[in-house]
Amino acid sequence: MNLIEINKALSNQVRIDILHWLKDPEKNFPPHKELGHFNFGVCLVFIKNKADLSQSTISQYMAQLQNVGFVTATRLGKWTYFKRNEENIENYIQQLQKEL
Amino acid sequence: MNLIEINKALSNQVRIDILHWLKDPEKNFPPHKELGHFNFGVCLVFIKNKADLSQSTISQYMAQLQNVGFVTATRLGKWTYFKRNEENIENYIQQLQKEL
DNA sequence: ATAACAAATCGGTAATTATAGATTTATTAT
DNA sequence: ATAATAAATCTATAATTACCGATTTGTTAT
Repeated sequence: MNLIEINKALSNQVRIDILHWLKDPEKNFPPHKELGHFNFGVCLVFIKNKADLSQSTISQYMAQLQNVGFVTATRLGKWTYFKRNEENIENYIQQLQKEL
Repeated sequence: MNLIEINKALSNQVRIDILHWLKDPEKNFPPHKELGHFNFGVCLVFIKNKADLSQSTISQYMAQLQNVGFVTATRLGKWTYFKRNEENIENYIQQLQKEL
């Protein structure tokens, strides 16, 4: 949970957008027909479609957001679902408040 | 005052360090003998010495921090003094809190 | 006006990041 | 087993960033 690494993750518009979309899946993504809910977050295909970037790029972006602890990934069958980790996001803001 | 631009400015360790040092000039820098105070902040030479990077690099870094509104620059004679803009820094954190 | 020095700007190179396509590794349905 | 599909990983290229040295621009002291 390094501040610089997090700031790097947040210095790209697409990754910021993704985090923002994940705040309200119902509003920003079509429903998961397999699952019927967003309890585990949103599957990568939907994020990719919304961001309009390649699968590999989005997969890498999500890995970066995972690495800094801002999202969790849950694999269910073929799909991986990504969900914000609110606690870590808040902690980061706290840390920023202190150290900045 | 763009979020991404600010995050970029904050994704470099040296710039983060500088912002941190500027929080407490008395503690982090030798006294300004010309001026006798840090009311306008800290002069570039001192920041450069502390960061141990070239004059041009530090000048550029300070310009970046200025561009995002995190420091103000005051030229007095030959020297330019840099001071944190606490209001803008706080605003940024607020904005982050909302948009993230 | 000239010398001296601080800071800004310009032009360059090495390192890093953004992004893609191809390949590989799950996982499920036939 | 095989085909189909989702996601991760590997390799590559273009764009951006991290610096630096050289030059220019301000400012002050001679």
